Amino acid sequence: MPTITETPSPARARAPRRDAAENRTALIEAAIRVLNRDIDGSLETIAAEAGLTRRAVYGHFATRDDLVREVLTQGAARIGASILPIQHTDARIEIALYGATLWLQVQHASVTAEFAVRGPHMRLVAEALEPARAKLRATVRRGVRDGVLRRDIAPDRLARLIEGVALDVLTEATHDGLDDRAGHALVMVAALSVAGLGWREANELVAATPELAYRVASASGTASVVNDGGSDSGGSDGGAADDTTIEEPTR
Amino acid sequence: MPTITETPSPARARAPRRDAAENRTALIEAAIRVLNRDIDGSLETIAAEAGLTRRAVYGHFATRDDLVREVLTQGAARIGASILPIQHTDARIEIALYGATLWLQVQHASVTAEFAVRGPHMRLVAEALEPARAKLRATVRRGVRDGVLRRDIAPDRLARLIEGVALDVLTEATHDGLDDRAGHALVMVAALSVAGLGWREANELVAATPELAYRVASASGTASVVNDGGSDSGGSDGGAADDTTIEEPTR
DNA sequence: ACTAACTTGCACACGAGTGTGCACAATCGT
DNA sequence: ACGATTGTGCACACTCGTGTGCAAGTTAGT
Repeated sequence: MPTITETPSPARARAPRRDAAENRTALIEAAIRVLNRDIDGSLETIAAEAGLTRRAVYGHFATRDDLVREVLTQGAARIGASILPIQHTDARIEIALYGATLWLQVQHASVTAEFAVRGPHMRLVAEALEPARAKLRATVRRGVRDGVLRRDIAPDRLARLIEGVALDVLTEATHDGLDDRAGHALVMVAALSVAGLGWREANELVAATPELAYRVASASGTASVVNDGGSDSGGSDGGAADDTTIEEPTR
Repeated sequence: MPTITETPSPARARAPRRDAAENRTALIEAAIRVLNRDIDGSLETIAAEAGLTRRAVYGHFATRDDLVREVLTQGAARIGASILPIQHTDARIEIALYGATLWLQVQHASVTAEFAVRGPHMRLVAEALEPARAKLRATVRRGVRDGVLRRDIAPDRLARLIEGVALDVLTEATHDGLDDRAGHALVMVAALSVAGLGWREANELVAATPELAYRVASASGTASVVNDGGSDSGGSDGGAADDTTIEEPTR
């Protein structure tokens, strides 16, 4: 590997080159990682991240845009597929599930969301994401109608704000390393808070609803509930935060 | 104006050229507007927006980077200057004020915030913004200690989330046209929600606190309270939202 | 072992942006 | 009205990233 910026992060000790299609997916994943930290990273960078040369990329994708488009549509599809099946009589729980589900897609969700608001792909992504958004809007409207969600913000706007915080949490996660457990809990509670619940209310709801319990993501499909110990692992950030003692889970 | 991409938006009928320094500030403002909608808009675009030629920019700034840096430091300074003086015995009110204050700086805040998380200026902006952030963190810690804010999220993290929603609202504003009143109310309530208050609680607090009332921004300094009529101006978004009737102010 | 598939290494053409130089026009200040 | 300041119109050099072409390796599969 000559001109290549060298391989910064992970795997690279393995076989320098493998089979055909594997590299394609490797490229996509590399793109996700790279674009996740720099929305307009170069092909060079992406290729390097995948352990390939820029030139080799053109053996899989005709255009940089094709790669990106692939990442985006794939991501949007994935998100849609995971969001749409959500359903529950209680709109609040659906919202929590919405958050939790997004959490499972952090990587995809982040890039996709980013492209949903800037660049030439906005329309593409927006369209691909529309069904999921529509569902959230519907859920919020229902919640408002049922009187379980706040009434001081127009439902559609509220839906966008909920989407906003959820993404904020995902961002917080990638920047400040939230572990899976914590992230899962945080998105839900944050979403519910914006939806209008007080913090105790939100936590009670989450605690009282088995569907919202943290599940370890296993290979495919199956997921198992993890029992919620009452451990209190202290402050996370490096500040001089020695005051408050958190009672509920330290998210 | 030849090669120039033509003058897209506003003023251009006025005197084609004026005095010296005026153009400098015109450029900065133009940059703010342009960068606000495209984080890496070209000098060409910025110059055009200011009614000048790209070439002319170099008469004021040695480098594109210099212009950006100017915008950024100026923005950060402005934000800091407006945030730091905030103070109130009730941490919740300080948080609401924090939101309201940011709202007054939408333009600046948006660009600045954007640059605070991407690009080579991250550090610069982060540093310039640090005091304001520190203040918010302190406020949140105090609020938690006083038992008026949520205890389920570590204070520093909570502070970042509050910053997050606030910016989300600003974004919502620039994308979906929130009028001044609505924006003012929305940032405060959104911030308080994330801080842990239930929506009714948040609204009551805002309604009961004169300092949080909407004030018309006048030329310099002076601001006047505006009485809160009970008008209900219907749905904002173009969807088929004909269901819920909002009681409190339609934000 | 041998072929077909895949990669690598340059080289080159392009386009978009930035930064500069210089002659010429417009304008402000006085 | 005049001169210094400031903006305009090119022209040019340079960088960075994309997209292609082609010859020469490297590897997977049989």
